[in-house]
Amino acid sequence: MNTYSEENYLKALFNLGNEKGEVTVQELSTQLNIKSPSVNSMIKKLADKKLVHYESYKPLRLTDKGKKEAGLIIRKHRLTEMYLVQKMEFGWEQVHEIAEQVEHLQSPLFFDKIDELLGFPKLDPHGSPIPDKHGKIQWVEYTKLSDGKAGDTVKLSAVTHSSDEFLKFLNSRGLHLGMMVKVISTESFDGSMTVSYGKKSKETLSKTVTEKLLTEKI
Amino acid sequence: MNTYSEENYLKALFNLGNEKGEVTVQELSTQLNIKSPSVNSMIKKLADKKLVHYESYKPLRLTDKGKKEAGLIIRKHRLTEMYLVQKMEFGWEQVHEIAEQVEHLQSPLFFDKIDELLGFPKLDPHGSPIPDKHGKIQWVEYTKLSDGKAGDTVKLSAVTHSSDEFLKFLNSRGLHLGMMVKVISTESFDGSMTVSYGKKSKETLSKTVTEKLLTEKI
DNA sequence: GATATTATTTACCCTTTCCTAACTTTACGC
DNA sequence: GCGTAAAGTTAGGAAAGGGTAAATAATATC
Repeated sequence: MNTYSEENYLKALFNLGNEKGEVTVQELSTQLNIKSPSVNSMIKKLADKKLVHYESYKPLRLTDKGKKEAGLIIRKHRLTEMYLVQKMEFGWEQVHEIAEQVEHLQSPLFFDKIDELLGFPKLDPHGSPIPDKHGKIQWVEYTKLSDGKAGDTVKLSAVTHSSDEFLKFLNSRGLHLGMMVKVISTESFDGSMTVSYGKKSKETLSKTVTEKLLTEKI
Repeated sequence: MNTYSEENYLKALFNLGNEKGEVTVQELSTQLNIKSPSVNSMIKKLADKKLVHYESYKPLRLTDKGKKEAGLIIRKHRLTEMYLVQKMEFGWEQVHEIAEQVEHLQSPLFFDKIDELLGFPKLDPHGSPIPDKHGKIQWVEYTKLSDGKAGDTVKLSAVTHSSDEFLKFLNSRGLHLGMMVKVISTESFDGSMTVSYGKKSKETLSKTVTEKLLTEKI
């Protein structure tokens, strides 16, 4: 059994991991808001528990065991978010904070029941895949909206950030998952994009926004 | 804001408090499974925070502030239990353990929503009153079944223990809240009681059981 | 009322998880 | 390939919340 704090490190390692799954001490430090010497010593503890591959001055990587345990925490997080949105009338911008706490509850019974009541969902309210009971994630191939070309029509399928602020912005623009979005044009100097969707025939989105929106071809 | 551990002390002080609200260090120690010197030092910390009245070698008592904060934790606990039973198909014997963890979540939004979805319930699944938003409890006058006399017919309204074991025992005997129970006779030498209820015309319950069952006159 | 027992308190000590300050590696620019 | 900046590490310390052993106060017994 891992502590509350250990669970947060595992989750951050999982979320920050690039293609190689490599994470630096500094990145972890920033993400967790914990100074690097503290991160360093916790990492050694996780390495003792065989959750992290650790070599001095090298980037960090989760072991298979670490990936599994991280996946199970993220599973609890995403199931919770889905439950809050689907069964408790919360908005997708409200659920991250609550799930951040609920994910640490120790009760397989509780999360199994949520899973069942939701009908064993595969995606959370932000379009992120929910890891299975073994902590395994079924990756979905998404393309950033910012990579779209003028004339493309794509389905908005996921967002890469769950901050209250960003999601409220999307709400205010009437953007939600599942929606078809057509790229009208892109500005080369700042990367901003003009698109149409729903009832909006013309809306301009900054690159900061479009690179956080994930789409699928149809 | 109180820590997880402080919250457990407050809750225990509240639950153990007798008519006078007095609790000994020893009782707290037993209840929390923490040795008395540790309890003693935590109590001093709670006294510094004006949550507990403390005088050397005297019984402990919550201050008004302490009672309020304890009440708010118990409110979260009982609302959670009610939600788990009413909305998530859990049995009343399964919910205590989960609520024990959920009660520590910091999210007024979350508990307000539960309260609303349940229609602002006054009692939890074990018949205990749910404190209001100010932590105030509306005490209900109950009589122990063990105090009933032969011939009495009473309504089973609450239980004083929420242990899995005890509640499973009640389930196995077909006893549940709201049921009418008629006292047929009592044995003076061991206090056991023969009663009838539901489809059972005759069932004998030990005093250990009957003194944990709370009833109302009708 | 003296003594024995029990409850409470004091005086340490330990572990976890964070911190700052200072030192060591590594990586990069030229 | 040398110097420096950035990243990582070590050393030492603090606060929180547990623990034991021993001292002291309160209570119970005779």
